[in-house]
Amino acid sequence: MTNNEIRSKFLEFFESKNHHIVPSAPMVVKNDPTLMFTNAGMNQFKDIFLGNAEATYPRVSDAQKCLRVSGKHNDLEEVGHDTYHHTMFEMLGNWSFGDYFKREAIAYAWEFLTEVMHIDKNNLYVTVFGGDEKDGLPMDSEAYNFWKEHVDESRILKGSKKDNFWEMGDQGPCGPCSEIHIDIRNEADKKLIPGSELVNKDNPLVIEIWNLVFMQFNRLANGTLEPLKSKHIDTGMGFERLCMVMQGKQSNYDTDIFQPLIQEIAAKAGIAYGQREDADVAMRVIADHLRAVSFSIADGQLPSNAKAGYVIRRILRRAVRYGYTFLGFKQPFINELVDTLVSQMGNQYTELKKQHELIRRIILEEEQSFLKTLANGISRFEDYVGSHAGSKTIDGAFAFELFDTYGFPVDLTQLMASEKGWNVDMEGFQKGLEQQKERSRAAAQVENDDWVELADASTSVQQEFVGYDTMQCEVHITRYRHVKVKDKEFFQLVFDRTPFYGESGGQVGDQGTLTHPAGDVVTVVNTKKENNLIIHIVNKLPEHLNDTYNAEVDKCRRFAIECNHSATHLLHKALRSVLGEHVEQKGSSVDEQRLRFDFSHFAKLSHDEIREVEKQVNIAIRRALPLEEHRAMPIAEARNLGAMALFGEKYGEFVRVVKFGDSVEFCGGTHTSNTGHIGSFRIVSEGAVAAGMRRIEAVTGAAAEKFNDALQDQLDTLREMCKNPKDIVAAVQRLQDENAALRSQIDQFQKQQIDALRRSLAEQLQQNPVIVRRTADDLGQLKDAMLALRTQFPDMAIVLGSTFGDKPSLLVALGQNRVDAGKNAGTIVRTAGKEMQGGGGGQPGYATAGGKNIEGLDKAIAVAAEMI
RNA sequence: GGGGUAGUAGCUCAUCUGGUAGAGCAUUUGGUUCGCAAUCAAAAGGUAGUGGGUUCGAGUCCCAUCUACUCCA
Repeated sequence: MTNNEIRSKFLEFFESKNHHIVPSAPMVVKNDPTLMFTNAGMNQFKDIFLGNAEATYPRVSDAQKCLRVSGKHNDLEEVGHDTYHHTMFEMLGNWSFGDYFKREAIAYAWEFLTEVMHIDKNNLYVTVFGGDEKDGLPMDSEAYNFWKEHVDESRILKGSKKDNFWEMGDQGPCGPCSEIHIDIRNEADKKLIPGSELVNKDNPLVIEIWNLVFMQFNRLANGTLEPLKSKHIDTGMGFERLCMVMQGKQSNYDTDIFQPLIQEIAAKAGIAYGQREDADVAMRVIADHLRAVSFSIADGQLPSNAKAGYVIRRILRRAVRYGYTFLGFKQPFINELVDTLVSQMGNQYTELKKQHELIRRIILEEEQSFLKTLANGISRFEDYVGSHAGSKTIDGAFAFELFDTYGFPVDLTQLMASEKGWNVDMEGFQKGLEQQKERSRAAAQVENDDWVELADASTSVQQEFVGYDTMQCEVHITRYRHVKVKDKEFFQLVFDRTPFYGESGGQVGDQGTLTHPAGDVVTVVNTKKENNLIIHIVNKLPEHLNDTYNAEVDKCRRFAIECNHSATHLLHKALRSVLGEHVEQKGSSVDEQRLRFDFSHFAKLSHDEIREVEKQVNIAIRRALPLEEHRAMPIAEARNLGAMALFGEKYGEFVRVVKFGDSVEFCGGTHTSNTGHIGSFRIVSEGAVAAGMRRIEAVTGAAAEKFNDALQDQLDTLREMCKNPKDIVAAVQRLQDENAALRSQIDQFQKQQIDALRRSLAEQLQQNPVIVRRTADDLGQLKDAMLALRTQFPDMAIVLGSTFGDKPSLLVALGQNRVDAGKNAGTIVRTAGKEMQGGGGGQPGYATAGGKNIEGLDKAIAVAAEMI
């Protein structure tokens, strides 16, 4: 059975059990400060478990793309070295939100594995929670009893809290879980040791394939558990593992998910897979990481130097490093594997297919830049080894500097050192790394106090956003908390309903005020979103927490933001019409001052293209198109309307559609009611952000006017300065030409003058090798002349004093013979400089000094003359 | 968010502790002829990221700021 068939069978099975099949959420998470990437199937339902949102369907199933590279589940360094760790993987899951519970969850899982997948029951083991004294929890006998209906009791094992009690975090929903394990060893090994003894013992051939979580408790901040009002089922089955089992393999990497990639890598490297352990590890690493990176880029997360983008960069670099070290790839090669990946998974995940070329180009650019980093590091390494010959040990501080500052992986440093018979002081390296970590931790300390729930506030679980229709309304505070970040302190408030838009989808959060009937006013400085919860940030806690407040958004600011956001939609449409349909939004940022729009396109926009885009946007503005808004349109219907959706955005069953004429987009942001309000649109800059990606910044309305006015004012000023010529461009050109001509004349004149001086000095030197004189020349200009004379007259000594530019200056030039005799121009000017309250220096043969006191110049000349 | 490194000619980089801003490639011109990265000679090319400060003097030291790279969170 192919992997695509297995995935389909799973979804079909749960569809037949009345589950609603939903698409995979993006792998890159937005609006959740605790999570950068989707690391489990349940992520997209987190709000439902937390009670912040209500479930649209009681039964749901999906195949979810996941990435485990940071935080609690960090598998990155394991990947490749064994047969079953991955960064990116797919999680098959089914959920019940307050609907069925343990009995059905267990029955469905068993039926799917044994009757649809036809897995031999004799290879399966199940575990149930064995109880925990500290939490005062008994064994999960409910689950045990339901399993007894399907499985022999000898195959039901009791597990510890570590293996069989699932918690989302320190607080929140949690519950016991039941795992299904499979034994895929050969018959001889099975006879030797029974599989039941190897469950949860890290044996790569006796592995967990499905985890059924029974969410029935809520863990409070003080650590105690309370029962949940409605109980949920959350299951997750590793897709790659299931494929391994179904295809009779003993490694995930031997399935048809990975083999096409691995075979291609092997062919490129000229090393067969399975020949050499280190090469095999490298091929697995590359195949795995290619998937992770490609899917991230498709979800809109590019490699970069911070946060999620940095994680992606690190994954890609790890792949390059393994290819470089163990497979001999010294040139970019990973980008060439994208074709295979897309042909394999592009049908299930269309975002890959659509952005095929962009993914390839970005990976190529990233590979090139890392190979450059490596080359730089290697040359620094060679320099170090060359200048520390004989020590045979690479200093830990240097190894850390290579890593920390130049991004050179320490394992490569070790490898290169051992090739030369050197070793690396790893203790010193680790010390440096620890200090670095400590610094960062100290700087990033955020202290979140517990949420304080206000009991008599509205009981509605779901917070209502009323900001599409109104900028003010009466609100109750439902909860608040105190937050401390470094030296800043503030409070976060949540209301029962709010007109404030929380920062998301590139649109900044609203600002405004909370007014108490008695007159107290609290300023809302920003509004953010955590998952779907809108959080208002205030510097001081309102005094009357249980009273009704009048919440009011800063209307002028919001108006400017809305104009910019609507203009962004018009810009998107115009770009597609001018440049082509390959233009896809890759990011946007909208605030009250300007808008920024990133999109896929492979060439610099010409001047004419920019003008054409501006023109089309301005036409749409002048047509005064009214906003057509659909708050909750079924997603299929929205697609039929031709609405542009963003890859990497999470969409529910119903979406909000924003339409201005031909521009139709999925969008949760706030917009102006008519494009006419935008007034005018002006592109301020256009440039590249990454391979295949451009960025446009633009302004609208009053800001656009201001921009145009500034240009006009500048031009007017120029005209005036040029005495209002007919053609200002020609006039400036004339000025430039004239200036260049004059400048070269002056240069020549100066050269001639200096040359004349040099010649006259040369003549005098013929007579007398010593010249002492006071002049009014700029001594700085005489440098070349003096150096020329020095070579011509080895016996000469020249002392010049000048009052050029209101300040005294002194010059001493000595021929080589005098220098050899122990004279030093530097010392002379320094000594003589004191006479005019100054100092100086230079080289033995030529030095200058400056001072403050013109009266002392003659004395200084005399002192210098004395010393030559 | 925090730390480190860097920013010099069109490109790649030198300029050791403050004291004459330079090389290679590319460009232009001229010579030579060995056609497909030929060679010789010469010329041109610079606000040393930007803005302050210290100093007689700053590419070099200090502060701020921008950009890129990089590590950590």
